[in-house]
Amino acid sequence: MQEIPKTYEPQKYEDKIYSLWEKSGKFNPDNLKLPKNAKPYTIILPPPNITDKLHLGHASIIAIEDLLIRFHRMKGFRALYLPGTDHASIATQNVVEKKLLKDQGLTRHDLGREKFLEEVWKFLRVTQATILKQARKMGGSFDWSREAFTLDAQRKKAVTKMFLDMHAEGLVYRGKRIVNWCPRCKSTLADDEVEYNEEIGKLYWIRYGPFVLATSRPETKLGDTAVAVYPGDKRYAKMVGKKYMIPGVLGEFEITVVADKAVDPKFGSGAIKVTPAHDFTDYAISQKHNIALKQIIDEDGKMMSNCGKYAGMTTLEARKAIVADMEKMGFIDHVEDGYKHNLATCYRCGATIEPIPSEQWFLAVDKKLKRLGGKSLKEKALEVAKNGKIKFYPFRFTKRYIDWMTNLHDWCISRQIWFGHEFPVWYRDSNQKSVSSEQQKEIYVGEKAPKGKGWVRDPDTFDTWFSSGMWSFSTLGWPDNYKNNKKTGDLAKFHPTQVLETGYEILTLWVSRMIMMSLFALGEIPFENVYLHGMVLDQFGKKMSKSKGNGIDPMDMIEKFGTDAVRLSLLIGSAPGNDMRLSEEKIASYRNFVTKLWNIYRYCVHADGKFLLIEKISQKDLKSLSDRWIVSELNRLIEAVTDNLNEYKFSLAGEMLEKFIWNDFASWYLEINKLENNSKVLGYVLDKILKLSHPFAPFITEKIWQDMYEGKCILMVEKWPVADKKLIDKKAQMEFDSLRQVVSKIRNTRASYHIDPGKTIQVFAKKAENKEVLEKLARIKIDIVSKIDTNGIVVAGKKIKLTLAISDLVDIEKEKARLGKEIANLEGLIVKTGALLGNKNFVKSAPKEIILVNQAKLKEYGDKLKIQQELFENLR
RNA sequence: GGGUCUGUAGCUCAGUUGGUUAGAGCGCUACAUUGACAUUGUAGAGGUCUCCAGUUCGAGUCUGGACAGACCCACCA
Repeated sequence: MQEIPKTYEPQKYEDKIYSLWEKSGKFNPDNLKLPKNAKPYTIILPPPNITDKLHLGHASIIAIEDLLIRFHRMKGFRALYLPGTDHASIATQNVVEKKLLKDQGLTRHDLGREKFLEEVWKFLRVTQATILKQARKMGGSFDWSREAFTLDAQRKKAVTKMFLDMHAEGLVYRGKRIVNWCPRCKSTLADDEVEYNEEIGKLYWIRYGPFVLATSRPETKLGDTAVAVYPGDKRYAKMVGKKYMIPGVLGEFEITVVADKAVDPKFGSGAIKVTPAHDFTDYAISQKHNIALKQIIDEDGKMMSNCGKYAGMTTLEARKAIVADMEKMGFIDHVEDGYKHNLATCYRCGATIEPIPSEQWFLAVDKKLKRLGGKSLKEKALEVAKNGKIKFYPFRFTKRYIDWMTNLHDWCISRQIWFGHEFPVWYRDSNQKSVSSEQQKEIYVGEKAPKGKGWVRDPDTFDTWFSSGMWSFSTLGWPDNYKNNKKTGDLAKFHPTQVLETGYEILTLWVSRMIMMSLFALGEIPFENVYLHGMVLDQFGKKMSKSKGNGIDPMDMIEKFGTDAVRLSLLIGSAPGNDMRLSEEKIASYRNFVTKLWNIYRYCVHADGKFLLIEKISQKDLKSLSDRWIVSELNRLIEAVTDNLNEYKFSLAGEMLEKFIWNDFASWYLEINKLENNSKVLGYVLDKILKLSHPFAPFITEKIWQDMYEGKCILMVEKWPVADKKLIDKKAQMEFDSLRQVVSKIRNTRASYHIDPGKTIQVFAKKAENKEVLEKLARIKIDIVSKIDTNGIVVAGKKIKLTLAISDLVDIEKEKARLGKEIANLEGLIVKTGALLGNKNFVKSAPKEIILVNQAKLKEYGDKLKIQQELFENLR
């Protein structure tokens, strides 16, 4: 037998073990030897953005998902864990743009579309390779043969087909409406890509014809076409429906007065100016009341040519100039300083959002479709959450999903970003697709450019969520694997997937879109369960970010402590859906646990040169109380861990494992085993521990397995243990526990009186409730753990009483005080429990079990009290 | 403005359908240490479970309210 090193060195083994798994081909479920009817278990990795390397959030995703995959693979499922990456169009474009500006002082426009995209691809090849390498480091059992990228050829096919199908159904349409426009990115943003930051500005009260009204954006007065008031507002009742000429800095203009509930009568003067082209509320009002729209701000965020002398100014410049002019012309009533309001900014670049009317592609979420049984995407997506076809963990996120979905508007899917999926759309004239252009000539929607001259492809690209929304099925070969409404190949085998596991922060952005897309394309849900984890925060509870410099790089931690320690620290000590704090200390403590496991193995092999792992054990092999106890404890653990994992309670399962391995097996059983030498039980327990721990800590468990079996089989594809109920022995557990308590008491006394550990203490027992217990106490020689001399044990009569021969070492007064406290405590408990049992209502309504427990308790307290009292008396 | 979550030991958090004297890790204190493990062991101290009211025989757990913190959604001109 080879000498086993004292500590487990993850850096030495992890890469080798990973390639062993990979080479075995078992990551690919097609290579698992399974019965034909084996159920599939699929998780598709939420694709990390190729903007950067992996962070702890990703590490957490992989730890959880790979745990589920390994658990189910061992349980005999056709487990598929499909890896991939996301092109993250706008995010990536911005990262590369920033880099370009920094390195070469160039903007993307300086470079031109083609050259710029080359830069993007150069960049993403590097980050993508890094990400995939890091996913391997995390130990993810990914089927690399199915790896996907949201912008590769197969996914391009899928996006194109999806758009064409949706177009054929009239689900996507081109429309001009107000959009969130980022003047810096020169692109639209989805509602949820807009971030609101509180800003303190000015509120201008302006004289506005017959009105005085308050606005924070006086420059938009140039685009006003109405004034709105709250319906029934007495101050303005007579004016509603009438038209007024309003004097302005560029002369008079006409407005209509309308009544609309969107107006807050308590704000300002209760009347608001309506600028339909540059405000969402105003746009909605104008639609309802049929009011004209006048655009005055262009896609550069500048005032348009219809703004007279203000044309060409940015909105901020125009505001200054217009306010100055208004001042001169006496339009300003007064200006309120320190006005708090929320400023809309771009979540990618931070520039101020300008709402402007723009021609874009939209996805109609309320349109009823034949293929959805006459329901709309929104209705269908709500239905599957409400009827529990898709289950959310924790449950509370169901409500958040439903609320969000209920309020969903048509989704703007086009972006004026260069990097992304192109639209299968052509226009006859390239100039026609300008945001400010009023008219379109010819549009052609199709896979390839139509014949004829002058057709130019739509320069826009898809919202990145459009392609990631298809992730659950585009990765499984849709549309090739979907003919005549029938799934074939991987799609038939693995869709719908079982679990989508992701951070709760993208529940709305991503999860909801995947649900709609899958319902549309396949008429089925994309996944059965949605498990949402919290964010990983630093030790102070702050969000980790590069700018703050408080981020922990998972790869540094793996280098330092090993992957298993990182995985364990991400899995244990957190609750689903709640944020968790992580510190280096926590990871270090799990490294210690891994070392513990290693040394358990080391002990087993050292203790018995012929040590073997054992699959099954029978009653005959259990030679002692401690054998029966640990085996019983273990089989209960198998049940509990399995149940908890089935319920997504990873933390609880992990904690139980840890406690069993460390506190029961290592601290107690191993010590006793040093005297009993039952290596069969060691082999049995270690076999189960390795299997149960494998999904949590795959590397060390596999390493030990490989060493034990000399490479003949792989733990990753071993069978998950099933509890053997015949081996659960409650009596043995109770007996052992009482022994543990005796030992603990002795240790306690020893420590309190500072008794030299080298000295042996004599233990006398006068009466024995159970003769056997004391005999066992002697037999398993617990003096190894507490150094007592059991020769002094005397068994007589019914009750146990242990007296330690330590009187010469004991501080009588101190001991009396301690016993007095204990006696008072017990007396209190007896009164309390007695009262409870004396309560008629309790006896009437409490379940029998609880009553029995309390009766037993009362008796136990009484017995204990007697012992303590006798001890107290003896001290005199 | 609407909503969700969190509040348990010095710190970080568990606590499954209400039912043992409320748990763990870290930290702290004391002691130990050559043979699986100093990445260790043993023991100890430390909690009016944020507060108030209610339901109940019984509340950390359920209900209502208050306070504090985090977040989400909507955005108000």
